[in-house]
Amino acid sequence: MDRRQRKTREAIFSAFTELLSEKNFKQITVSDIIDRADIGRATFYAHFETKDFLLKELCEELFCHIFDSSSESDREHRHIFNCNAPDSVFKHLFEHLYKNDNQILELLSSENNELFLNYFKTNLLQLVKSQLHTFSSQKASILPQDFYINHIAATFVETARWWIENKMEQSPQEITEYFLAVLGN
Amino acid sequence: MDRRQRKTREAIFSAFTELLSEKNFKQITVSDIIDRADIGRATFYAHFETKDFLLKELCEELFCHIFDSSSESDREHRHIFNCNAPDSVFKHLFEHLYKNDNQILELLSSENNELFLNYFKTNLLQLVKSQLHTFSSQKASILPQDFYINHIAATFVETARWWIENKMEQSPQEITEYFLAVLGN
DNA sequence: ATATTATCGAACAACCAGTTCAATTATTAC
DNA sequence: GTAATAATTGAACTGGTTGTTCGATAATAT
Repeated sequence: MDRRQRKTREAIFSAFTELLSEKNFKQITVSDIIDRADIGRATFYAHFETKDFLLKELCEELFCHIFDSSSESDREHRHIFNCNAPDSVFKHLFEHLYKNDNQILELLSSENNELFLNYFKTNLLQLVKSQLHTFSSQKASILPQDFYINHIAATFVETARWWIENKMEQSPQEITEYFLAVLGN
Repeated sequence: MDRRQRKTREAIFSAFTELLSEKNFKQITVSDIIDRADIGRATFYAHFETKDFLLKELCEELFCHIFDSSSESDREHRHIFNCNAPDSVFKHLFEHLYKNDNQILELLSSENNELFLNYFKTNLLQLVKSQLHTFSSQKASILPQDFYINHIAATFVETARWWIENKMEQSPQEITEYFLAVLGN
């Protein structure tokens, strides 16, 4: 990829995440972004169809980083995601949030976009499926699996949201325990 | 209230709920609403500051109907909300959804607005607080009460959402059982 | 060095929100 | 019934936002 393209793309993402820490997605205009990124209007639209697509691609980059368990390079990451320890995967996710790698927290806050939460939950659903065996299975036998999986993913998202809104006073370890406790583990 | 005002207000609400069954909140414009309601532009703005306020007031009317347990006239309603049977209140809510009194279902669907879900959850939080004694209390002792209450309300919303998105194949009775099952009751 | 490709910037059309106002119509009060 | 009051109308208008276009300019690749 052309170096100019890379720089522009980077400038847009960076301006966008900066803006996300100041106002919520709905309030951010394309003009805000191009002013902050210091690029031409046409350039923005050469990169992203709309503001929603920008968010979509940002989400994809974030989740690719966090969820891609089959990542070649990152051995530690792969290890955590493939091992069978009951709580490690979810604790690992909470730790990612705790570090707030890429302003991901702002996106999870209550005013922000449906789209992000959908991405989050979709990715989580995959993960939960693969981790289903680590949850107590007596419930699973009564309930539709689909429902149960959805419940676990939704509970994770809500737990994260509550944690963030309460200033993250708990450690990742503690919040993981809360998460597993309400799921009956 | 002036009969004209009542008629206008009714026409707006009715046009709005109609439109909500066709597209989602974001896609509906004020022009859509006034065309459908067949009223003047200025009239709309004489009634509602913005489209968001319209949604807000619609939500208030809906929740007032569903959640107001101290309703004077509706004895049956009050009875259900004040009694101590473990599952009746939530089953009653699911039944309300099932009947889809006021196109409430469209608002709960995944594309729709944050605002509605916030209203839903806020109202639920009150209810859950008052019903807390009906849930097994062993969890409550370990977890922050605030967290546990939030979890129950969020689980209700997610259960309802899942139910709706799966075409409501279960009866209100069944879905109530699912709801109580994942909460460990 | 040349061809390609990205960026710029400014102007543009289309759409939408929300306001204003004078004219008209319905309601209420007397 | 009549006068005062209040709601509705419609059209025009401002201001802001989105997304597009295009010729000129600059950076990159071969």
